[in-house]
Amino acid sequence: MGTQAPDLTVAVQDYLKAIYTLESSRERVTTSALASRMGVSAPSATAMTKRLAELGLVERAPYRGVALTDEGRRRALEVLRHHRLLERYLADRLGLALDEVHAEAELLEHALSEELEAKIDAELGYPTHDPHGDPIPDRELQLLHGSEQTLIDVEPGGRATITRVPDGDPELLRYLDGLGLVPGSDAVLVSFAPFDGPVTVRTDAGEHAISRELADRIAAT
Amino acid sequence: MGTQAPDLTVAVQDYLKAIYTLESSRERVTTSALASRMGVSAPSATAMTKRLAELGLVERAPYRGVALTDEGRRRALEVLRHHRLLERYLADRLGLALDEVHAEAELLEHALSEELEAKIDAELGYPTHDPHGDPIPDRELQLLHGSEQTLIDVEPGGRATITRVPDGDPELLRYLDGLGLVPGSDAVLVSFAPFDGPVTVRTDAGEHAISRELADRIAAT
DNA sequence: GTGTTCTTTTAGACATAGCTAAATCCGATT
DNA sequence: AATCGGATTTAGCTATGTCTAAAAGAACAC
Repeated sequence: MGTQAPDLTVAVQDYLKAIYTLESSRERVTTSALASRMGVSAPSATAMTKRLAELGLVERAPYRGVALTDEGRRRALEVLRHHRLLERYLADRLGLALDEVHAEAELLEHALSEELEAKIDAELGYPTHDPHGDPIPDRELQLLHGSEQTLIDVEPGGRATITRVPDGDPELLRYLDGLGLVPGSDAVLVSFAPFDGPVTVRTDAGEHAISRELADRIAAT
Repeated sequence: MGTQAPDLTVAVQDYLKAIYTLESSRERVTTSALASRMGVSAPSATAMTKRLAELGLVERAPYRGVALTDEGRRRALEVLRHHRLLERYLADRLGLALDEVHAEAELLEHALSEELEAKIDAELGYPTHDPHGDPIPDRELQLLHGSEQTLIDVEPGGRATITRVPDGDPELLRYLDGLGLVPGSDAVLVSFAPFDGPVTVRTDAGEHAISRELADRIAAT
């Protein structure tokens, strides 16, 4: 058997998660991007990337940013699995609102044992997506991610079902909830205003215009 | 309004809980007792008691140990409430066994927000006791503790219902579970062996002898 | 009352993770 | 190719919480 993987500190786990999500959005993971995402100073981020590199969790080139190693990606997915499973649980079993689950899961994710995680997973019936529509890595940390289209890919007049909204910004989530733009709800794409103008959608909550940038952050089928 | 109470670190909260339980068992809270309970060296405990005294959470007399202040007791009860509510939740809603809930709750208790605590409390119907039979402080941190009798207070031949067993030792809890000695179950006190010998009890699981010391740690009505 | 033993505290160190100020590097502009 | 500005790193410091080794205090035995 291989060497037992040591427990990672909470900070290390948080950085891994941040690097993973930055990589997912195809951004270069620079010191400043990481520092800004983590809400720390640039020197703090530099110091941490060195630690991560020593731990074999990232490849690091000075002045060039970092990239997750396979091991780093695995550990990041473990954290992500904890986070998203907890979000699902908090929404389904304790009735937390879409804008509340992220912060609570953030607090709890580092305190979740593997045993309890398994119990929760089973209790929920092995869910595949969190309440925002993000995929939950399965027990083997496999993540099903097909190519997604967003609201701006829907042709005018077309109908779509919302599959994913941005997580993490409670205010935005409350706004989207008011507009009827939540995972599972249907929306008709009424029109695109010219000159990169806003996108008008109709939902159960009526007709509303949102910016193209926001529309592109909302996935739909 | 008074000054906002600052958040306490996890370590501070753990020490407060340890001091509270030591005080509850009417032991003097000496440096060595605290160090042993926390699993740290004596100098570490000394250092922490100084910090607690600075924070106004304990009264400290060098070489004399510590005693909780009112504020310290309040904060300790907050932690205890988190812990015991979580134990109740884990047992009732996720089916964790009596010997498993303590360790899991220990992990989660510091990551529980007040909002989530309130939701869990309501979901459970405002429970008054944790699965081991220990009382859960209510929202005002009031704790109902009447004078308790234990198995050694039951007269020979008498019947009693178990109300509380020791928490925290999984092995002991599995043993007691095998003997049918869990909160809620009935027991008949068969006999006390002479010369401070063992106590024999009969439960659904049959007739078993346990030491007087253990019998005295099991509360019953 | 004195001494020995046990407990407690002091002293000094380490690891983690953050900060500011200053130095240095990279890349874009000229 | 030189320079300038922004990004990055180095240097040095702080706080928390742990440790071991050594000193100091308390308490008990005689």
